Formats: sequence, structure tokens, C-alpha cells
Amino acid sequence: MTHLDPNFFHQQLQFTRTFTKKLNEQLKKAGIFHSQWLIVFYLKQFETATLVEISNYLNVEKPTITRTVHRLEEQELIKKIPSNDKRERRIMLTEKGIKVFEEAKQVVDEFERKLLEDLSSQDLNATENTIKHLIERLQEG
Amino acid sequence: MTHLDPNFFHQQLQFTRTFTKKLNEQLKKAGIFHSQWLIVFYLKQFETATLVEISNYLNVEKPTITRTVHRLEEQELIKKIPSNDKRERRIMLTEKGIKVFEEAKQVVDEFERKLLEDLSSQDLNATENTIKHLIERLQEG
DNA sequence: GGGATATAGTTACTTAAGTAACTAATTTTA
DNA sequence: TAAAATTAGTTACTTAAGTAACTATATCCC
Repeated sequence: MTHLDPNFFHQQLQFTRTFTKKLNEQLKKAGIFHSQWLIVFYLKQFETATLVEISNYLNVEKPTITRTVHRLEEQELIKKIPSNDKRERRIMLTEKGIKVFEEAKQVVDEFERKLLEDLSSQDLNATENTIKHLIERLQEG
Repeated sequence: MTHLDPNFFHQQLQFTRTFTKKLNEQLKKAGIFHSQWLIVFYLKQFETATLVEISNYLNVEKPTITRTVHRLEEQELIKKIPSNDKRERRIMLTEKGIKVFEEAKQVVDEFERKLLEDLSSQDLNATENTIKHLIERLQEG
């Protein structure tokens, strides 16, 4: 029962703050922000989506998704597609959106590759398990 | 060379988002937010501090600290103390601030204890090492 | 001593995410 | 089938963090 560094959680927060900061610097090349990347990435995988689908997948509240999608629309990276359910707003990537995805993917892949370069897969797996466990714990309570 | 789940970083971000969200719910009992807690915690440890000291310790930009300290001042949890250097704003906890620290500490300790309850210390240590390594990597580049 | 440089903090503006309360459309159910 | 409940999305407001540009003070050093 070793004693845990009291900074354990503080470090987690610091990491994610710095991570998004540095990744946003890189993503300027592709003309989008990290928050937009997450949605563009989702749309490339699943072709179309509603805001609620994105919200559930990313585990981010709906108003946040509304805003980010709105900015993607202004940049003409996504477009609306017809839907039977008049409440929902079903969207997909435009051609410009797909191009931006390709550019951003290279940036993100390279950024993440460099970060993980010389970490052992044991440590990475342990970390992944720990974080998964912590997320589950948070969602229970 | 196992392939890493592409959601590795996404999970990190999701964890910290949910963590601060849930902790903020708990901290309502003490009447402060997580961002304020970090500063109150620092002041309890080090007695006095300037905004730059706090900024460096928490690795958060100065304008963010200015704002959070301003709110702590409004709630009368901190007070200004004299300094020879007229540029700096040296602060310390008020008595009310110390009381809030005590309340918040119980909330935070219990919250973190429950989260870590049944995680092995191996996994925790591996996670801590990984995060430390990742932070260093981010700060190099 | 005085100009150049560095440091502490603030202001204005932006991105990101959250809550609460709402509208409009759809589905359930009595 | 009509009222009740649920679902999708938006609006308004708040917390949190960032950048750029600024003021005021202190330090360096020629």
C-alpha cells in the first residue's frame, strides 16, 4: 500500500491542458481546433451523425456540440443532410471537410506518435486500464 | 509492440473533464470550485504567495490566476499582505479561507479516496510515470 | 545615474465546456 | 386519439483556460 503522490490528479489535469494547447498549435496548419477535430474524426468514421450522437460519443454536453458544429458549418467543413425526424440535424463532411480531415490526421498522428515514442507498452496498457477504471468510477457515483 | 487504442488520449481528456465536473459538484458543499481549491491548497501549504508563484506551480497562465484570485478575494477567503516589491501582489488565506480549506480538504480527500479505492499500486505507479513522461515530452517540443 | 531589459500583473478577446431553462417535434400511453 | 412524456437542439449565462498587448515597477549594466 504505497502512498500516492498527492499530485496524481493534478498531473492528469496539467497533462490534458498542455496536450490540447500544444495540439491546437499544430492543428493551426489544418485550420481547425482540437474540439473540431474530434467531430471531424467522428464524421469521417461514421459518415453522418446527429448532434446527440456526437454528444454521446464524445461525452460532451449538447450545447458544446451545437457551438462547435456551428463553427464547422461556418467554415463549410460540414453540411446538413435531410432527415425524417424534423427535430434532428443530421450532418456530414463536405469535400472541403474531408480535405481538412486528411491534413489534420497527419498532424494529429505525428503529434501523438512523437509523444508515445519511447513509452513501454506495459506502462501504456496499465495507464489505459487505470483511466478506464477511473472513468467508470466517476460515472457510477 | 501492441497497437494502442486510438482513444488513449481521448480517454484522458474525458477523464479530466468528468473529474472536475464531479469534483465541482462535491465542492459546492465548501462553496468553492476546483480551480479555487488548487490555489487555496497552495496557500495553506506555503502560507503566502504571489500570482506568479501560483502560476508557475499550477502551470496555468497568469490571466487565469488573476481571475481566480479575484473571485477568492470577493469571497474574502484571501487577503493582500504588504510587500517591498510594488509590482507583486502577495496574498494569504484569511481565517474564513482556512475554514473553507478544512471543509474542502475533507470533500476532496474523500472524493479521491473513493476513486482510487481498488486500483493496484502497480497500475497507479505506472500511470503516474506515464503521465509524468508525457508532460515532459510536451514541454520539450 | 539613466536607458535598456526583465518581471508582475491586468485587460480585452477567444476557445472549451458546463448548467438551466426553453422550443419544437416525436413517441407513449391512458 | 388526445394528453403526457420524451427527445433533439438552442439560448443565455457561467467557469476555466489561453493569447496578445499593455502598464507599472524593478533590475541590469554601460
